[in-house]
Amino acid sequence: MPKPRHAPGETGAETAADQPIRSLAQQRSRERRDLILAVASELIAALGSDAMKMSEVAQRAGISIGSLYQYFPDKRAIVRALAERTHAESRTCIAAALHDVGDLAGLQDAFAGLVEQYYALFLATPVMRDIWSGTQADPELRALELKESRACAALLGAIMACLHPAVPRHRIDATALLVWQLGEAAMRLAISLDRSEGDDVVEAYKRMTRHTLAQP
Amino acid sequence: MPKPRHAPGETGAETAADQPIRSLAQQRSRERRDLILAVASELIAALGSDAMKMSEVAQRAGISIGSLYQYFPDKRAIVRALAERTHAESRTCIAAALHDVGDLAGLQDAFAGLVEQYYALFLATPVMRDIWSGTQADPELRALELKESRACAALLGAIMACLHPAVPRHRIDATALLVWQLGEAAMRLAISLDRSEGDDVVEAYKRMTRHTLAQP
DNA sequence: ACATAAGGTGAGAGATGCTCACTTTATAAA
DNA sequence: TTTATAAAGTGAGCATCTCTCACCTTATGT
Repeated sequence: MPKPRHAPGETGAETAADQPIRSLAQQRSRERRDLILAVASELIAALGSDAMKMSEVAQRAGISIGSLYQYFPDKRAIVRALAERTHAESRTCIAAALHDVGDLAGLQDAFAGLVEQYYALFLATPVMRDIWSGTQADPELRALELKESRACAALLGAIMACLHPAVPRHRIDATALLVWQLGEAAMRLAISLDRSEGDDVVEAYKRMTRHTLAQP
Repeated sequence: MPKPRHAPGETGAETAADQPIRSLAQQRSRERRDLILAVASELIAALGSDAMKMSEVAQRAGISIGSLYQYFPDKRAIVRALAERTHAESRTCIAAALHDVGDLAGLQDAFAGLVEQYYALFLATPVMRDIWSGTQADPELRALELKESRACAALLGAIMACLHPAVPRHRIDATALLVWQLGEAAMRLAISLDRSEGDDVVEAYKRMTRHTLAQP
């Protein structure tokens, strides 16, 4: 990818302005934003985010390139926006699943259920393969994913801390964060294999976390 | 990155010819290949593989761009070559560490030692951050990493199968593969955090695998 | 009606991977 | 030594992609 050109007056520092130039005051403007994201999502699912061309996004959305850049400051911002949207949806499910967990067995089962759910989601929506891959060269996307993992790990850590009061908190937190990040890696591995092997891997991950939740 | 242009006569199919055009028959030719890799390694360590410019590699190696492309068919091939070299070195250490493992405790300790070793390596040589990230958009690099993981998992699986004869083999294999892939993910996470938190994460991973190796 | 702001446009600048027609250097046979 | 052949090297320039900017069009409020 050709290096993004910085605006003339700007220094080299990343200003990270995810905000669109457009104020989205008018109705059509908001509809277009959603249309752009939908189109981008399709293209990423089909080709991967690297092969997604801004010109094609614009064309398929029926707008000019110039207009596209009014909604998103650069290409990576689109990927980030999709990631944020996906994360927001996920976090709702996660919070719901972990909400009324009483004991260790309940936590283990809730977590196993979440893993199942995610696996199904990964298999169904290939966009995720790109968004979730945590692999992008974009540091801001990495930061976003880490932040998201931390948020989820905090939920998990709070529960684990109650169940294992004797274990030092920093150990709990590290474990919770690790479990979360490894979950994404496990999903990525699973979907890159054929179905039966992928299923085995998911089962293995569920066993692995079951142990870890019991003895962090 | 601008899409690689396919040679005129070629169809869209990836021919995956990693072989250089140069036959490397002459002495200097082999030296140059190593020089190119060394320079590329430095640049990747400093900037990341995405920001590594072929023109800069050529310049720093003191050769022309055309010449560079005689040694490596495209940019990704350089990254792949570095990955292969790194993997080859790693595998030797791994095989050595797992070679004379007698019982479960021995395996657990050997594995923990390997994790330590890798963590140190990751901290010391940032090239790995890019090579190992498993995140590249390049499908061939992914395939390479998976193949490598499978090779290591096979070593681990053989030992685990002896220690746990009652557990079905496909379950052992899935677990071994998972443990390996998650190790890379754990390393990546650890080095992206500050040192003390990274250390905690590595400890957490060691505990996690200790359980899993005992009960796959 | 008019003014102002919001929204839209597309040619083209900038950047970068990669090619190709051609030159230079090494190796070996005559 | 001369000559032939293969190996290695060169760099201007093409193709392609992201992103900008000067200008145009449409909506909203008074």
